[in-house]
Amino acid sequence: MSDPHEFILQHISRHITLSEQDIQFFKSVLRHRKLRKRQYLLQAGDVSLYENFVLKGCLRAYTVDNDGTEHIVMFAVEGWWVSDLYSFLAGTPATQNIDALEDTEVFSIEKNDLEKLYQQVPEFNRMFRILLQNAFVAQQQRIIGSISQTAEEQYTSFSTKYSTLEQRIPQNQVAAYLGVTPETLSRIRKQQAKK
Amino acid sequence: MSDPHEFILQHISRHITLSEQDIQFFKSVLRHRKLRKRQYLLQAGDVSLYENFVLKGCLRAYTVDNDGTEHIVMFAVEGWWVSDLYSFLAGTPATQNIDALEDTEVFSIEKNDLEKLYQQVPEFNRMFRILLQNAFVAQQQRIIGSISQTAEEQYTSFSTKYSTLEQRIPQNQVAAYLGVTPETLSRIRKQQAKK
DNA sequence: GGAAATACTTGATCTACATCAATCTTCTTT
DNA sequence: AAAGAAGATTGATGTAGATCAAGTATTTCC
Repeated sequence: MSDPHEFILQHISRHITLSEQDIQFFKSVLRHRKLRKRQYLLQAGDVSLYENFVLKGCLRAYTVDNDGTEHIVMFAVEGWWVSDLYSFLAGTPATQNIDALEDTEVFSIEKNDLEKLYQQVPEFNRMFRILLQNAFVAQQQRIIGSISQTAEEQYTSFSTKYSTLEQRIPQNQVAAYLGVTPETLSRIRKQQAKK
Repeated sequence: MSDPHEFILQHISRHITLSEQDIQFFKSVLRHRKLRKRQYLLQAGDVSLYENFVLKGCLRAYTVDNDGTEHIVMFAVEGWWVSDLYSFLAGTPATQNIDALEDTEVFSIEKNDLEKLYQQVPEFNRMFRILLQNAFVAQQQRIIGSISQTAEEQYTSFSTKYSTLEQRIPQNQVAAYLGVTPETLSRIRKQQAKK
């Protein structure tokens, strides 16, 4: 079985080139963790101490409102980074939960180590700048959809954009991502099946 | 009247420290522009060629849907950066419009120049990484609000978070940001006034 | 492999917000 | 300062999607 470091290094090499020394340092700050399905990576109330890279599996970041309804902030599959960024940056208790929708493996980097990494290998600033630009654009599109489209239109966009993800996750999780009830999503799908 | 460069340099100095040489180079890529109220900085269909820093005034970035309804992606006041980032990065026609809600002054940086800046002064990667982190967090909060809160709750959050901005802009622009009609926002405000 | 939990569907009803339309108010511009 | 444009309010009515409820299908896991 292949070294999980290979996967993350390959991902990183899409954006930046590291020396052998940089690679060693980078590897040294990675902590490999395995999560069972339904296991928490982060619970609201705890401080988000790590930035996490998904090696395998699928996570969801979500909030829970006063009625106990869950609202999904993002999904994270292989190759994605995830944390409660506000909590991570500010050191305040997380408002988001992160848990596993499948058995999942991640690499976690502690905040101090990430800071060191930025200092010792400034290229990482560039990489995360680029990743954040992409995430920013994706979020903007989600915002526009959510303020300007019907539930059906949003679902169609989601389905098209994230078709492989949709195969992996329960339908009620898609509903919690779109901001509609599972009942509504079920009816939308029934409608569409007719066509 | 003071040099507008002072304002942007001061902003930047919150995040990174530049040598005199870096400052000279940075200044050399800035193009100072003035916009009258209602004037476009970018029109949908054109390519977003610049990343823009607001020196003075207020801009809005928005999309227009098939019915002709405007949906505001973001406001940008003094100290904010704005562009249609997707168009800017990909070189594709913009889907967003950007125009001035007040007489406004910006500094614009061309894409090539920004790339050069990243190369010659790598610190800028760090700065924009940090700015993007903050923007990412703010957008996440907006998304959560928009999928989990009522219009009234969203308005209350907006009002609290952006009270000074709210003083400057027409109420129908707030409505277009929240994703409700001007009528609904007017009624929400009437409700709240009763309390 | 079977019980229990979880997920999905369908129907009946309710409600937050949209739409349409008319009037009133406040800004802009000459 | 006056005319016109843009913005805000208010009322009557319509509708997308929520809620409540009861059932069916599908996983999960001892």
